[in-house]
Parts: sequence; structure tokens; C-alpha cells
Amino acid sequence: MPREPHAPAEPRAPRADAQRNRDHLLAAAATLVTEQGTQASLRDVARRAGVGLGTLYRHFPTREDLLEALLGRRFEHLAARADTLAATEPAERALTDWLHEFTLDAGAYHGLPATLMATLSDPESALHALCLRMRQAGGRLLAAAQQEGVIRPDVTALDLFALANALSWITDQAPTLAERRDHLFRLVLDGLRPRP
Amino acid sequence: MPREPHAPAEPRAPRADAQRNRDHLLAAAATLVTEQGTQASLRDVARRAGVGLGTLYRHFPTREDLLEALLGRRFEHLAARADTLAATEPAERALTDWLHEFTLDAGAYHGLPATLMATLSDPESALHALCLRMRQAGGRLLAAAQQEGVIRPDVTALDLFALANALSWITDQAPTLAERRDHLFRLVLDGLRPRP
DNA sequence: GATTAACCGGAGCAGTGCTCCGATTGTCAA
DNA sequence: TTGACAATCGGAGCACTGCTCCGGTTAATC
Repeated sequence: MPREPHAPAEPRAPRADAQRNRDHLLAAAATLVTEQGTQASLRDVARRAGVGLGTLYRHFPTREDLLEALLGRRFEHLAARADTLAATEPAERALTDWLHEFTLDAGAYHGLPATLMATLSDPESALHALCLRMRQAGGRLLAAAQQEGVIRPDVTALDLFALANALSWITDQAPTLAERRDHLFRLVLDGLRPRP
Repeated sequence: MPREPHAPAEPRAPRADAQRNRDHLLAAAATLVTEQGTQASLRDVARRAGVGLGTLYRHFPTREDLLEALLGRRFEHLAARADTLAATEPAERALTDWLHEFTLDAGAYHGLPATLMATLSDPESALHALCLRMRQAGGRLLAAAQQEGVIRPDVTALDLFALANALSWITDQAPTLAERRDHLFRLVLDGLRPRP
């Protein structure tokens, strides 16, 4: 198929070496961020990927861009999961199950809860859109639960996002409390129920 | 009074210049930490105090030591306040009021909630003892409230500490949510009440 | 006023994030 | 096949960080 001269310039596919480097960077980032958290040294990531520092910054201008690439699939899946749960579970169960899964994902890497929370104040962050979709997904489940009267009406999707992140943050910050994790989760969730 | 040769060596008072430098360092730290948070550059602190970097590290070997000195009085006061409230208010009121004040103090500096939370896993930290006293003060109020049956019995002082810090962390991390602060506080607190 | 232990300051090291630009290389037309 | 060129690369370099170490200074004491 010949290229169309006046067409809106279909972006040419990236060069093979560029694609290869990008893949190597993502693989290196995945292991290092898993081991050391979201604050892992970018120099180390480049080194492990067998690539110069400039190459890393060209592919991922900010740390958030790199994290976004790392978290993309995981969070896509989580958003889809919200709809699945909404279709197959009672509203309350759907909400609590999804929130539970969200707290697990939000705590996937050390330092991630803080990074996610910070995007609230920074619309420029590459993670902002990702977090927005999470809030919307959670918001739908929340609305359904509120419709049924099992969750207080004065709880917003933002409240939910903040509290879920805060729960992830607790165990992220103090591994000692890992065993209290589910207990704290239940305590906070109980606070969202209407008082009879 | 002549000094006693064999006595357990009463620690000699610090040299005047040392005391002066210490004061300057604390003043500089107070302003810089207020402006920039617990991660303020220690070089800047020393510079502002008109003192060498070595001097800072001699007086405060770790960042936590510096913060401990900065927070000492404030937290002493908070611990005392717990007893005052216990003596003058009904148990539930005493607990919620104190927790509210705690969340304010824990959020006094940007980054402080995270620093406080981290001491749970680090008994060597200079802040560890300070946090322990906070947990004990809160624990006394908690026990009284549980005695009266207004707080669930499966809530521990550690749970309380973690949740209060998490609440402080939310507004610390996302200033946007400052207006939801009291609302979130009430939500979480409601979760601690026994369900009828 | 002399002695000395306590104290001081900052040079120096290893690490960080990020930029910038000369060298290299994949790709596509001739 | 062979250019030519744009896309891509890699790391030197800058400004910053935490922290150590040690020769010089000074306050307190005899």
C-alpha cells in the first residue's frame, strides 16, 4: 500500500533498535522497581538495560512516564475488573472486592501509593489519566452501592481513592503492619456504611 | 561544690559555642523544615545556621535526631494533653479530640507522616521513643473508650496510630484534599465504633 | 597565661536527576 | 548496492544530595 502524501502523516513505526531499547528499559525497570521501589535509580535502570542514560530519558522523559508504562496493563485490567464485578456481584460485594484488589495493586511497588496520590495535584503527570480512570471505575461501583443504600451518600470517589491509597501506604510504609492489613481495611470500610 | 572524683561523672555542661551553634541549627531547621518539609537539605540548614556541615552532623548525627529535637516539645505537650482530656471529657470525646489534634501535629511538616510511620520498623530511630509515647497516650484513651463500649474492642493502639498517620498523610500528599480532611477523619472514626 | 580536650568548618567522595551534543546506525530512495 | 539523512544513541558534565574525615581553632580549666 503506497503511502498517502497528503494524509495526516501516519506516524512511522519506531526504528528497530529504538523498540529493542525500549523493551530492555521496561524489563530492567520492572525488576529494579520491584526490588527497590519507585525511587530506584534511573542510572541503574539504564545500566541494567545496557543502554545510555540519554536513551532512557528519550524514551521516558519523566519517572512517571516510566511508571505509567510499567503499570499500564495492570491498571487496564483492574478497570475492566470493575465492570466484571459490577455485572456478576451484588453492589456491596463488588465494591469491597474491587477496592481490595485496588489496594493490592496500589501497593505493588514500594513508594507507589505516594506516587499515585501525588498525581491528584499534578494533571501533567503521565499517571494522572491512569488514576483518573481508577477513580471513575471505583466511582461507578460506589454509585451502585450508594443506590442500594449500603454506603453512605456523602462518600465521594475521591474519598475512596484517598482512603484506599492510604491503606496501601500503611503497609508500604510499615511492613510490620502487614498482618493488620485486612483488619484495617475492614475498619475503614465499615466507616463508609450508613449508621442505622 | 567541689567535684567528686569517683562519682559517676556528672556530664559537664556543653561549651558555650557548642550550645550557641546548636540553638542556631535548631532555629534554621525549624524554618527550613516548615518551608520545605522533612526532606529539606541538611546543607541548607547548616548554611542558614552559619555553621559548617560537620557541626550539624556532630550535633545531630541523623536527620531523625534533628527532627526529634524539633518535635520534642510539641509532642510532650500532646502527650500531656491526653491526660488532661481523659480527666475532663467523656471517654469518646477525649479520644476523638486527641486524635484530631494528633493528626494536626503529625502533619505539621510536609513528609512528617511518612517519617513517623517509618519509625515503627526502626527502633534505632531517635523518633521511635517519641512515637511510642504517642501510641501509649492514645492507647490509654482508646482503652477507656473501649471500656465504655463506644469503640470496637478489636482496635489496637497500633491501628489507631497507623490510621491517624494515614489521615495526616492524605492531606500532606494531596493538598487538594485538605477540605475533605475533617470529613475523612469522621468516616474513619465511624469505622471504629461498634456496629449495633 | 599555658594546656588540652572539645569543638569547628569545609574539602572530598560517592551517589542522584537531568541536559546536551558529537558519534553512530537503521531505513528508504535512487 | 549504495548512498544520504534523520532518527537514535551514549555518556560527559553540571548541580545537587548525604555523609565522613581531619587539620586548625577556641573555650574552659589549672
